[in-house]
Amino acid sequence: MAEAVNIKRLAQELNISIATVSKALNDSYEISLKTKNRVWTLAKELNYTPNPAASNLRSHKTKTVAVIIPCVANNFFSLSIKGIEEIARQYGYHVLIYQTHENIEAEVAFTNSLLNGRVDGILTSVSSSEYNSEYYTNLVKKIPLVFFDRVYENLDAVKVTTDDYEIAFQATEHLIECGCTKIAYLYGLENLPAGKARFAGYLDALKTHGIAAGEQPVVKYQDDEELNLQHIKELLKKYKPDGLFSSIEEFIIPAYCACREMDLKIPSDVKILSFSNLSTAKLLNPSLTTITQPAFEIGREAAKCLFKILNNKQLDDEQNIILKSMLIKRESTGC
Amino acid sequence: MAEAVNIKRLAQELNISIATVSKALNDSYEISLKTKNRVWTLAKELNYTPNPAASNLRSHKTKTVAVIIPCVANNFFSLSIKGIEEIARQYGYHVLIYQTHENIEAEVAFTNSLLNGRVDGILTSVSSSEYNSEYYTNLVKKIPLVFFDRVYENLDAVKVTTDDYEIAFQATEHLIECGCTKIAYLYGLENLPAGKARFAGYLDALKTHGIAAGEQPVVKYQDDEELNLQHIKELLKKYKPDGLFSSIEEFIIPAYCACREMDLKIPSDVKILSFSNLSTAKLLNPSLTTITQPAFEIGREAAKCLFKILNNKQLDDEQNIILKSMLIKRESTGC
DNA sequence: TTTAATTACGTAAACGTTTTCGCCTAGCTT
DNA sequence: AAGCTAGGCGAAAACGTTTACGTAATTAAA
Repeated sequence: MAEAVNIKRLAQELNISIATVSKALNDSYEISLKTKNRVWTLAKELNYTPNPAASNLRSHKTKTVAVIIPCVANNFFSLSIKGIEEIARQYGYHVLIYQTHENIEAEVAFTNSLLNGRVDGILTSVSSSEYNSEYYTNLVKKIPLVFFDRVYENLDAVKVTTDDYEIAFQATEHLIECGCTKIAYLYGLENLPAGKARFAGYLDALKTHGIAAGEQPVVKYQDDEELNLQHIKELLKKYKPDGLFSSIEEFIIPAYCACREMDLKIPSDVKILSFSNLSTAKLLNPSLTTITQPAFEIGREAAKCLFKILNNKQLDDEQNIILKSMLIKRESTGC
Repeated sequence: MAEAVNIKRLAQELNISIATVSKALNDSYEISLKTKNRVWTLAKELNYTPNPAASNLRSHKTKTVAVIIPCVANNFFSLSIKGIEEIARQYGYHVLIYQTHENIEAEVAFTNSLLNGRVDGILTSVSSSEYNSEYYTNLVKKIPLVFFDRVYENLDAVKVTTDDYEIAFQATEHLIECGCTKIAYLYGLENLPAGKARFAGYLDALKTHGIAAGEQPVVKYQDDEELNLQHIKELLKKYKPDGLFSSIEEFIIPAYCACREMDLKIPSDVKILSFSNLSTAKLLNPSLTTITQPAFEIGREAAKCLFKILNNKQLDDEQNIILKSMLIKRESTGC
């Protein structure tokens, strides 16, 4: 590393004070255009960039936000991050990434480690393992926070979500219209509002169409591919459903495999649809009907909200932004 | 935010100097165990965490690394990040993410913005748009840098890559063994060593098996789905290949669509294989033979290397770590 | 002409750590 | 008894900024 080029060095070479340099660099009204230009050109010439640590320390701004999510290697979240990062670039912010792996203790630990001024704000999609709103009730008082997709409700924080209930209702109706009378539910995110809303939409659609509101065949998600496969196979054997509503992408592979292993044809024997951001849904065998959330847009919206808050701009109106998902009909529901 | 709890506050409450507190917190040998314990318990009690900006400013260490990649929303890169983040957690490092979108100017801009002490080191998989090694030749002198997958060669930096040549050779042989005699190549990453190695492995396999070393039918990747589809269709029409070797995942969808639109059956009319980290490869119609890179492991290895460097540990031996990819044979190559 | 306001810049403190150096005390060694 | 050593701690400088405040020169208002 060459000898450090800092504000002091610029000041010396230009024979002005470091205060003037600092103000010039920040385009302060106190400084004449002439001086600013001298500073700017020398700064460019020497390749000066301000030391972020010093700047943060003094100004209490970091131009950095954290994204806390369950896992990066997931179509929904990687698209969300893409959106977040894109907006962050526009606003000149840096983006830190933390994965909780659905572990609430990790989630809390990460979050706490950010409260000492490491970041200006947090974007989070919370872990599904537990719903402990006490922690977040306190947290939102300490740091600007925006929830996306997986949210805590009744908090003084911005939330960006999708129309889970409505789209699940609509998707269930689609299955019914395609002739399903016994639709099993593959249940994910059961502790979270999103998961509950999806399930509620499914149940209400059944009820609306006069389908047994009694015991619904349900498989709850486990963090174990093999186990999910087993459970789906058991469900198929026991209840012989003619439709599968998968509420999370993680059920797709075990569901398809289960049907294949049990020699059930999709869609003639069983129709399937799933929440999913899989880009290859249309290439699956058979192509998969999906409920596709606007993951990229969710990331963008959440980031925009956070940056508005950080720049003290009034949020237009709502604390809750609800984006629309799309039901994309393909062969797996066969109509 | 409650009144700040900092080192000064701890010092006051314990009636000792801030120097002692700082040393105690850092477990310095200068401080007696008794004092350390007093400091530690109070720190825990008051929920003290050191201010990172102050610490960075003084110590010139940030416990932060940057990951610079083309795009997060890609199976390979999101898995890599997952691996990086996991190792970072173990070492107590924070992870910043930057997307270049294959734009070399953005890549340079991001990288330059990190040289002022924002991070301790960089992990990067470079843009494919250009191969300008001058910049990186200088860069590696300025900051600890580890390349993964998409690397610049002949630099004094650690590189984590895969056996692109060998696996491409092997995959091409597989196509030949399955009966292909005219194998077209869908060419990605042509400016990078990885892309060239894959192509070379393909060519050499053809040569080894006595297949025309002349003009090979090739489609070069464009950042435009529609265009790639067009080009593949033209290629299929013009050259009537019986095999497609796709060197990057991005060609899968257009390749499958092209065959479908032209009524070519996979694998009877055309056999296909592709480099890919797609988890649903086995569910495609037909299931796709893939060359799967150990993306997660690559991320882990790259991160481990960087942290070893940052902790001044001698790297075991090699500057080049080469991991093995897997050829996973499925229906799309039909044998 | 005097006073007030404005413009343009400088001084110095502050942000919260880490780290060098030096001091003091106890316990040893001669 | 004098001199050493080592252990335990504190004073103060430093890291590179930002910013409150002060000041001098110029301009506008009275």
